[in-house]
Amino acid sequence: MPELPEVETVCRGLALRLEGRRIAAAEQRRADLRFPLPDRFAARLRGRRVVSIGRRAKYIVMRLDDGWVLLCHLGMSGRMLLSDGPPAEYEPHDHVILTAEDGTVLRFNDARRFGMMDLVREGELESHKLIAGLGPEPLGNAFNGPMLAAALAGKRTPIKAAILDQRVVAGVGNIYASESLYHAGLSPRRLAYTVQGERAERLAAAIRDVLTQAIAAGGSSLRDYVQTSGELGYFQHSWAVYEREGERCPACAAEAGNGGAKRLTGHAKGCIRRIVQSGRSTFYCPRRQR
DNA sequence: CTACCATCCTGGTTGC
DNA sequence: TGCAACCAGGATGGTA
Repeated sequence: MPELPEVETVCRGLALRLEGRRIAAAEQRRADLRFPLPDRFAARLRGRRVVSIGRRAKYIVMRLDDGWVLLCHLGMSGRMLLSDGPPAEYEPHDHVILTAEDGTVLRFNDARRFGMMDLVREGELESHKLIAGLGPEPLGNAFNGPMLAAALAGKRTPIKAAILDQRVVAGVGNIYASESLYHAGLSPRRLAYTVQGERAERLAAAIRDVLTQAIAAGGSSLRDYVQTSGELGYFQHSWAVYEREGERCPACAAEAGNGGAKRLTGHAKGCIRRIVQSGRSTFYCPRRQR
């Protein structure tokens, strides 16, 4: 579930409560998530101070004071939940629990266990198997139209699939892929190599804008995503096309008038279509996206 | 290279 | 109401 904006929101929540704090206790409640947890995982976390908490793509990067990094991915259903003290009881799928020196408790809860955690030497983070192949950060200074165009050149795959590819751009997932393509006016079916020049500029800008606005809204809550505080994000109310099959997209709604209401009466059908690409839902407006 | 499929796992929703 | 099928924000690995 969590894409870049959700992971960024989680990181900010974690940083607020854990940066600079020592981990007084660590508990591991099962041997593996997506992958086996490292040897002596809990013991190696205990007593460490959290130097900083940041993000690379959809990975949470927690730097520790002994030169190691706790690398985490939330997968589809992972949550990081903070509380002032120990919860009355653990919930199902609470897999890793860290207690800070001030009593703050962090629980990593992941029903589907597509998430992962690993300990990596700080100097080896960039060459880590899961990190090495990642494309540029879409909110970084270097990300722009020409860079995106270069990554898409020669790719004979639909643009939707291309921007889900973490080697092309890091952090875009299924929701923000549909949203970005809508705002760029590009059909998700268009072959990636045709997105060059002005089109690549529009797409790079759309990706950046959509992600930035989603972060400002605390991310999107679809089913189970919550911030570290337990609050929901609210960017789902700003989706233009995602999960809006049959409704009118904002541009078509504005053209239709009536105050731009997206609600349709009777049997009127909106413009937004749902298609399946690479086994995953894509939403788009065929009128506005070419 | 590319497209497509299955896979990891659980839980919520849908449809009969 | 009950139950089974289907679907889900990710990522990888195999096949053709």
